[in-house]
Amino acid sequence: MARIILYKIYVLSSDDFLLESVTPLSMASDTVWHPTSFRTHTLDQIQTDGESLVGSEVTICGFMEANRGKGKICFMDVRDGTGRVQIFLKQGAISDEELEMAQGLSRESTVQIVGEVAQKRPPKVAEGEPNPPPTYEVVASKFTVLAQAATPLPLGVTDTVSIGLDTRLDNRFLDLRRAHVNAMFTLRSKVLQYGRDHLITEGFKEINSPKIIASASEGGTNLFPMMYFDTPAFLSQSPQLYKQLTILGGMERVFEIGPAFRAENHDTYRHLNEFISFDIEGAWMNDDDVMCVQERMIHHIWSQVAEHDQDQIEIINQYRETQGDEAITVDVPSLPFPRIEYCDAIKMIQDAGEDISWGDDIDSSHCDIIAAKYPGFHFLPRWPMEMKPFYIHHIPGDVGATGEQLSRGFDLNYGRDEMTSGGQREHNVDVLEQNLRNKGLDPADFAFYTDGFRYGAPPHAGWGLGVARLLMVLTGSRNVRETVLFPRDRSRVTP
RNA sequence: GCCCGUGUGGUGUAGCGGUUAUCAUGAGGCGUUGUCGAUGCCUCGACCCGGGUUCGAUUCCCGGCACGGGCGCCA
Repeated sequence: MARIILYKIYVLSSDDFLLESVTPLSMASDTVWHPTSFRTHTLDQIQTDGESLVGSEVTICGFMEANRGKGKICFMDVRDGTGRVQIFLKQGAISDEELEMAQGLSRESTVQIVGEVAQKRPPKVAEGEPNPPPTYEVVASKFTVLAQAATPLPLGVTDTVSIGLDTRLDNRFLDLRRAHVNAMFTLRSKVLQYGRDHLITEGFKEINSPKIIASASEGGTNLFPMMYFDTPAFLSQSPQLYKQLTILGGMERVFEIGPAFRAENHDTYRHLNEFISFDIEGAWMNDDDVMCVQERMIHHIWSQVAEHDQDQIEIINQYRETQGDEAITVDVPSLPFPRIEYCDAIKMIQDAGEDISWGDDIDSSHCDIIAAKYPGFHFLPRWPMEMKPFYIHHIPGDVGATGEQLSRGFDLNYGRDEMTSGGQREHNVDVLEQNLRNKGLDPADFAFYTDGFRYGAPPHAGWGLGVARLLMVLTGSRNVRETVLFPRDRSRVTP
């Protein structure tokens, strides 16, 4: 029989904020959690400031993770986005009706509790073991169900049974409540923050380029077509052109964190059809210069995570332990990253007995050979010009072992996986047009691009880095879908 | 797009030409209880879809769909 919720939500009046007991705020991680209309404290504040809060009344909110006990008492584990607290409900302190509702409430329902902070009785420990540090709980005087969760849950938030990725993605809203998944996306936010912070310290300015474009910048990748009113258009596959236009416009150094859309029929652990790219472009720089920017940025991100976010890594490791997976560690890479020029990479692969020759692409199995010697981040600079797009710069006469023209394009790999491609761009319009002709393309078709270079262009360079792939490395994820909230692949457009 | 594999309670699994279809987690009920992976007892819940072979198919075969792995493709 459906239970009818009779309780009204207890909304705090403005006077409540004036109470002395409400004022202490946790400053953990420099975040200021102001009271809201629904709660006076976060659950992390109850634990962190527990000692000073003992005896004072608080109002808290959260998801009910578990409830224990029938009859006269009930214990309830409540979780919010900051932490976890046990609620103690006992006969007499609250109404029998509230107690009964608490005992019968389904997991993951949202609740609001008014109560007094108290030190929790320590759990039983084995003989000789020291008592754990004191923790705090809330003894409820008022209990409200905000929204009841239906049963059964499509996936258990706290269950230890493993869950298939497809089930998880179909129910991402619940999957995200799992501690290690939440930690993953907390880390993603941090990675973006630290990367952004670093680029700003090097003089880069954040830009936003259009994602609806009239034509493809070049052949190669497939575009998603769309209608822009009555005009055919496409979703942008890269901010490449627009980054360059801002450099031509004298912005000196720019970066963008934005989506890229690729209509490729790939279906692998590391490919998505929509992904977030970390892109930079800088004037008066060549490929070496922007590789240095990149390794400094990655070094900064890793250092900051190692210093500030071990708690999130620990949450992920707790989960990995239940799955029999090795713990991950944040190993700050040393600088500079190894540079393995294309010519040397080909030689290394040949020495391993593979049939490959100059001018061939380096595919996944070849990357395994390189990764065996360079397991971490490593750059692969100086690709043959014929393998790189027309806009990549080359220095005439800069040739490889077989006398073929090299380019100033590079990749960044981690192990076998490509993270980045970038390079110095061609800034001389005559060379650009010759490059197009060399690739059998008609310069007239690329006037929208080349015209920007006719009025003085600084030498410049840049790269694009897949955020999700970086997250895979940081968090030990084996599938890029783990690191993207709502991934878009060949067979998934929902949710 | 190609090759290989897998589809069993809500979730994750074991298994079999005839079973009362295994285990864990979960859900429901009763009891005990300052519990904390709560606990004791009881109960509930499943063989992807279509066709074929067979006395009999969840099991074998074919097709479909879905998913997973590998590859290709990939600024």
